Amino acid sequence: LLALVDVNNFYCSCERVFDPRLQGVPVVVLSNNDGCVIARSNEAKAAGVAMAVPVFKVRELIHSHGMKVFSSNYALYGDMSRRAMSVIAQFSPNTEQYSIDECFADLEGMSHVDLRQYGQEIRARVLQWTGLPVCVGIGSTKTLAKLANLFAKKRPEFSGVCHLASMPQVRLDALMDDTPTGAIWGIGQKTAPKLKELGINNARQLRDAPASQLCERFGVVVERTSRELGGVSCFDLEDQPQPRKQIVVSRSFGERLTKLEDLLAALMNHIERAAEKLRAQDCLADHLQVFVHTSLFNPNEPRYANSINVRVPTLTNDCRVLADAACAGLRSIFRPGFRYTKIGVMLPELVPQGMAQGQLFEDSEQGASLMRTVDAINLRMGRGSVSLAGAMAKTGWKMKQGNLSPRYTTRWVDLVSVRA
DNA sequence: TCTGGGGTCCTAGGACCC
DNA sequence: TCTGGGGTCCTAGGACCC
Repeated sequence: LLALVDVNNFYCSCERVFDPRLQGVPVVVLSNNDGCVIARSNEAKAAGVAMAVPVFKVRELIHSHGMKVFSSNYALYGDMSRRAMSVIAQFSPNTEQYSIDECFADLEGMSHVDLRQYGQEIRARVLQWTGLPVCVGIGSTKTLAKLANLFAKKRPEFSGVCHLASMPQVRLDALMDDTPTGAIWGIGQKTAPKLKELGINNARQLRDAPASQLCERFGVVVERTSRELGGVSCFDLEDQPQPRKQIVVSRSFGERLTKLEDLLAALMNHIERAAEKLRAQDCLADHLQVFVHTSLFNPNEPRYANSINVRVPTLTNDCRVLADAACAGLRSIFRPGFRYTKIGVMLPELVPQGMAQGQLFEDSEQGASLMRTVDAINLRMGRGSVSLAGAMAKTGWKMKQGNLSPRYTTRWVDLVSVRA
């Protein structure tokens, strides 16, 4: 048996923890650059703010409902996530953090426990210790636990905990009848309409569809999803965090950029982040990909998009070496006369440090030691304390964050003062 | 003229997730 | 005027091997 524990409207709830005036008020959180809505409180959902909608399309709605708007504050959300996960981990010997705000928990061997009661205890403790509201879904497979969590969230009769495995079959069937396929984990906006063509409209029909037909038409992923709905486990709990397979750092710019030197400054910054991530995973890379493009949305503007693979002369996680390669790449794909909106760098293959071939003529220890020092200083003094000169030169690419809340939990001066 | 069968590896693109 | 960022997995097709 598995539980899926998921924070309700996570980013909005984080904002509310430190500003009680936000309780009962519609709240939305925006993507980087204040572009799209990526989190909505229940009040905002009820008012009709769609997920991922560009914010300019709902400006009126936001205004007329007096909604509170926040820029993404990942320093805050990341720290709150860490806290919530550590509380949840107290309830199970094996957990798998699935995303920033949700976690699978193994409940095997707990059949003697009243699991609905147990779910309520999880909710109560996470709320008391972090201030975050969660819902708990319990089922015999990951897909069923996700489905149970959806019911726990959307249907008040469950009071935040839904245990599908203890439910009479007729009740389960009725709930699944009432669940469109698009709401199921793994069925997205392309697959749902195609399923409909076959007369498969809800979770129950998907569960009961012949596996061979599903596999042939949609591939193994949909077939597995169907089996999981029937209680056959196809996706295992991964209690050991899997090492990342690639690293991507990219940002849209706060404003359009036209000059190579501005793009280079942004790229240098992304390279630094990427190299930091690389070192944090004890990995090396010997090639990278740089990509750049103009607006994808404005049909009246000349478009340009390009990317390039660059070999790095040696396996490294030294930001200076990676930066040289990335700069050369950008210079070769940069075309003047365009208004660029985004640049990014990808490290598509990560080589664990221990597995790397030694360099016969390189003395890499000096560079490695410098990078360790840089990481230590930036950890202690704050990101960007030590930086590539090229990354510090320009700031025109920096993203818009017009409504950023304080970093309540990770920055001394941002601590909440209880009494002024 | 007539041109097999089985396999691997790589890449690009699609679909999905949060 | 204004549209995020970071991932994973699967598949199809091409190149190549014997």
